[in-house]
Amino acid sequence: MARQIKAEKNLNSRQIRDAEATQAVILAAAEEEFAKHGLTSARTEAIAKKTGVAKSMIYYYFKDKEGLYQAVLERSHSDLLQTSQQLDLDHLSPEAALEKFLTALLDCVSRNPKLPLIMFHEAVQNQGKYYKRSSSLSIDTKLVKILERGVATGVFRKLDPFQSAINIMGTCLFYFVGAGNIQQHPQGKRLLSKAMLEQHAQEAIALILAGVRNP
Amino acid sequence: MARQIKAEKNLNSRQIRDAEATQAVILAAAEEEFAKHGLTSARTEAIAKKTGVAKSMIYYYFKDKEGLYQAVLERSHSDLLQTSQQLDLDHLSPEAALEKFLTALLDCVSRNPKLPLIMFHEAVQNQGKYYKRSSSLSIDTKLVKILERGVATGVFRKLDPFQSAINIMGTCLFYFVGAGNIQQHPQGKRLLSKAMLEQHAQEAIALILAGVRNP
DNA sequence: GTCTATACGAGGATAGAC
DNA sequence: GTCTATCCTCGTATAGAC
Repeated sequence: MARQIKAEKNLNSRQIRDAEATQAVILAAAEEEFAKHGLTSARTEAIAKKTGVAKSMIYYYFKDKEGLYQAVLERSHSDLLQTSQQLDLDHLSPEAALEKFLTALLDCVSRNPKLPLIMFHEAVQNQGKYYKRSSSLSIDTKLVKILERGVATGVFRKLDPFQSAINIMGTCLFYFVGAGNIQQHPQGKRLLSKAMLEQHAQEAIALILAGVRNP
Repeated sequence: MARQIKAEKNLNSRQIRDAEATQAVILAAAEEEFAKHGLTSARTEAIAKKTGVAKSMIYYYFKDKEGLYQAVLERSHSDLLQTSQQLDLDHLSPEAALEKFLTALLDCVSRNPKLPLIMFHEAVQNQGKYYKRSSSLSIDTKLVKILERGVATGVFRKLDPFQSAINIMGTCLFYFVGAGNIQQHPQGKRLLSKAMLEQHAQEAIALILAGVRNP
């Protein structure tokens, strides 16, 4: 955005200088590209083209494609990581904790719908080797703990906490995989519109809470 | 396999001639590669290396990488497609239909755990454009129909059938994404072992059935 | 049918002018 | 800081011998 303004103020000189703006633009475009293609089949040329800046700027700021990828990973996970760390759930009932956890998770991914896709590619293609102290792992164990507590207390069914944690994550995140594919709701609403995202959050939470509760 | 036998019978001649066997070997290796990387970042060289046959055989039998990809798509979806067509669910109660549907789906993907990964890549990377009369679409609408019936009858909660169908698919399929990544169960069991796959099917079905039921 | 060798294009990365 | 031009590796695809 800052870049845009400078560009207008300075129309006859194509070489705008704004390090932060340039990096931001590159990161945004890279996030899109990596979300769609993952590290290996993402194209630096495609990223450069989307930004309008020269391809060499990528190497200037991020060293190489891998460096850019790591920057994108960090940036796109930081929100989720921070949010999950701020959640303190131990003083809540298992059911309340689970709902709070899911709300926070769905909130994060609704704000950044590309995140699940990035996670997916990273998991499948690279076996998560670019997650050092993986944010998604730490979030997963948080969920397992909630489920364990609920089963022990008897408010949740006798379910396997480990398996169920994976399945619950799937319920929340799979939607975003389909989003690029399905595009159109029968009624013609986009899957990533604000209304649909909110509905997804509601539906997912309802399905999961009903699914784990002890009848 | 047939290839292996011939190879042993004929050790001094490297040039074994068995069209079917060669194609089968290539298809198997390609399925693995495409599951991990999708069309774009799959490498024909990697596929050839895994098979032991010359890279040019891929082009001889499948014309090009895209041709091979389509062959893999068709082959790996045929089981699911056939299974889903053979299901006739209209005479069953919504709950029984849903259980039967889920059992069949989980059975298919447990037999071929690479299928969800292939679907995923195809959806994200290519927006499903290689699905002509998409098998996964037809299966999805089947699920929507079941849910609609259940809601109408009142045996299911008031849920959105479209949204819930996606979430249910996520519950079943996301597991296979994690499988490559998580590798190890806390107790040291592999996620794709027969026992774990069966447990996953049970857990997923239980979660979903409890999740949709009207209390 | 199968192999080896190679042509050719795409894409990652760098050099150097401005 | 930004751009253009270029290098060079890697990967798809083909040619041609066996």
